[in-house]
Amino acid sequence: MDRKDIHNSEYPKICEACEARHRGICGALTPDELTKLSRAARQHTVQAGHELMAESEPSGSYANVMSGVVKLSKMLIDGRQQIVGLQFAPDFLGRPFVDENRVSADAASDVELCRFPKAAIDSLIASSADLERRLHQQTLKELDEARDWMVTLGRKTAAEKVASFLYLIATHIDPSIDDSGGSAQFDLPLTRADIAYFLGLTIETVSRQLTRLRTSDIIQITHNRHVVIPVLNRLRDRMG
Amino acid sequence: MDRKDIHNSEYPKICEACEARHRGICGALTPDELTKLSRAARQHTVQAGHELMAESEPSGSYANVMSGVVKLSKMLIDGRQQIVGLQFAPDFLGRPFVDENRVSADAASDVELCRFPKAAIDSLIASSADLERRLHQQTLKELDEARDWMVTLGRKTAAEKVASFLYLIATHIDPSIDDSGGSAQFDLPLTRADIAYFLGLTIETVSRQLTRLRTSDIIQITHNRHVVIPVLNRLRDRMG
DNA sequence: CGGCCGGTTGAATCTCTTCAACGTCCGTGG
DNA sequence: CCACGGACGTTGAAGAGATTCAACCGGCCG
Repeated sequence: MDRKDIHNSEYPKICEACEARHRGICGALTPDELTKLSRAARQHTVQAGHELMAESEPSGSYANVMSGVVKLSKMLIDGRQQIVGLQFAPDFLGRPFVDENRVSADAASDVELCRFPKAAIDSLIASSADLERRLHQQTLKELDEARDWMVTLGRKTAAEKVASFLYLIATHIDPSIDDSGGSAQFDLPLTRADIAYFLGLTIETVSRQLTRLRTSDIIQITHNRHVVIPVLNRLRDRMG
Repeated sequence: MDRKDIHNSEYPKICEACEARHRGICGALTPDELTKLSRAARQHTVQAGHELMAESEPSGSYANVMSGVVKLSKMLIDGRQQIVGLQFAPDFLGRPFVDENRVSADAASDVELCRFPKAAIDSLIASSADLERRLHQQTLKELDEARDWMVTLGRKTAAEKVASFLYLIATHIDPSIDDSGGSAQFDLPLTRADIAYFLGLTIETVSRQLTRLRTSDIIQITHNRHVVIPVLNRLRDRMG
C-alpha cells in the first residue's frame, strides 16, 4: 500500500500538473504504473463542436478530460437529440468492458484530452483493484448525476430547468465557488442549442427563460456567453 | 480461477434456485464465500407499496431482488416525485462505499428480497475483485438505463413515453419474449400513478394514452392491469 | 459587402395539465 | 346481506405552458 508518492519527481513530467493524478483515475496508480501508462498516453486538443466518440461505434481509446466540457448525447432515429451527461476535468471518458459506446461524445467547448490506448487501460484494470475501484466510483457518480437530472427532465418547469442548468455549470466551472451561497461567474461552455438539448426544451424556450432571469436580476449576461450570478441562493430558490 | 462450480451440492441450499447466483452478483463468489454470505443472508417478502430504503438516510443492509419490481425514486422539496429506476430480479439493491442512499426504494409489486448486512458485503468487496467487477458492471448497466430513460423523459411525447414504458416492462417481465418481435403479455407491476411518476406525466395523461393504444388495437387491457401486446413491433413503431 | 451562425422576440398553435365528475372494485362494519 | 367509503382508474372541459413558425438583430468570416 506504500505508494512512495511523497516525492513528486517520481511521477512522469506530463502528469505532474494534471488534476487526474489527484482527483481522477490516475490517482489509483503507482508511480511505476503511471510511468508506463504515460508513455502510451497522448495529450491533444479538440475544438468545440468536434466529435470525440460516436454512438454505437467501437472506440479504440479512453481519455481523461484535462480541461473544457464534453457533452454525452443520444439520438432518436428521427434525429431528436438529448444530452445525457456533461463531463469536466478530470473525468474519465470511455466505456470499460465493452467495445461499443452507448453515447456519442462531443467537445462542447475546446477540450484538452489525455488519450490512452484501450488495451493499456484494460490490462491495468485487470491488475489493479484500486483502478477498478476508482472507475467504479466515477460510474456511481455519473449514475447519481444522471438520476438527479432525470428529476429535472421529468418534473421541473422550463424556468426551473434553466436555473438548475446555470447552477450546475456554476458549481462545476467557477473555481471560486465555495458552496455557501455567494456569487459566481463563468463563460457558458454550451450554445443555446446545446442547453436546449440538455434540458429537453427548445432553443427559443431557453432563450426566453434566460431573458426572464436577466430581467428579474437573478443573473447578468454579457456577450451572450458570460454569466454573472450575484447571489447564488436567489438562483437556487428558482430551481424547484 | 477454478471455482469448482460443477457440483451444485457445493452451494448453499437457499442459493440453489436463486437467479442471483447466475446472472446476479452472487455469481462472482466462490462456493466458500457464498456459503459464508448465505449464513448472514435473510430472505423475506415486502408487500407492494412498502418502503425498502429511504432517500438521504443510511441503510444498514444490501439486498438482491429475487422477484417483483422495486422502484427507485427521488423527490423535490415541494413533493414532486420522479421514479429514476426500476429494478427486477436478480438486481442488486444498495449503494456500496457510501452510507447514505441517494434514492428511496419502494416495492412496486410484492417483492422478495435476500438481504445482507452491509458489513458482510463490504468486506467481500474488499477481498474479491470479481465481486467488485460484477457490481461495477451492474452500475454501468443502470447508468445505461438511466441515460436511455433521459432521452425518453426529455424528448418523447406522452404517447411515445407510454409505449416505451410498456415495451420496457414487456421485455423485463414477460418470460416468453424472444426479442424478435412476436407478442407479449404481463400484469403491470405499477399503478397508473407510478407510471406517471416514471414518465414525467400526470395520471390522467397516462390513462388517456393507454386508452388510445387500446382503441388503436396496439394493446389489450383487462382488469386494469393485465396487458396483452399482440404484435410487439407495432408498439415499437410508436416509441419514437 | 453579403451571407451565415447564434441568439432574441412575437404570435399562433398544440400538447399536456388541471380541476372536476364519475365508474368500478373491494374490504369493512352495521 | 347490503350499504358505505376509499383506492384506483377513466373521461370531459378549460386553461397554462411550451413549441412552432417567422421575423429580426448583431457579430464574424470569406
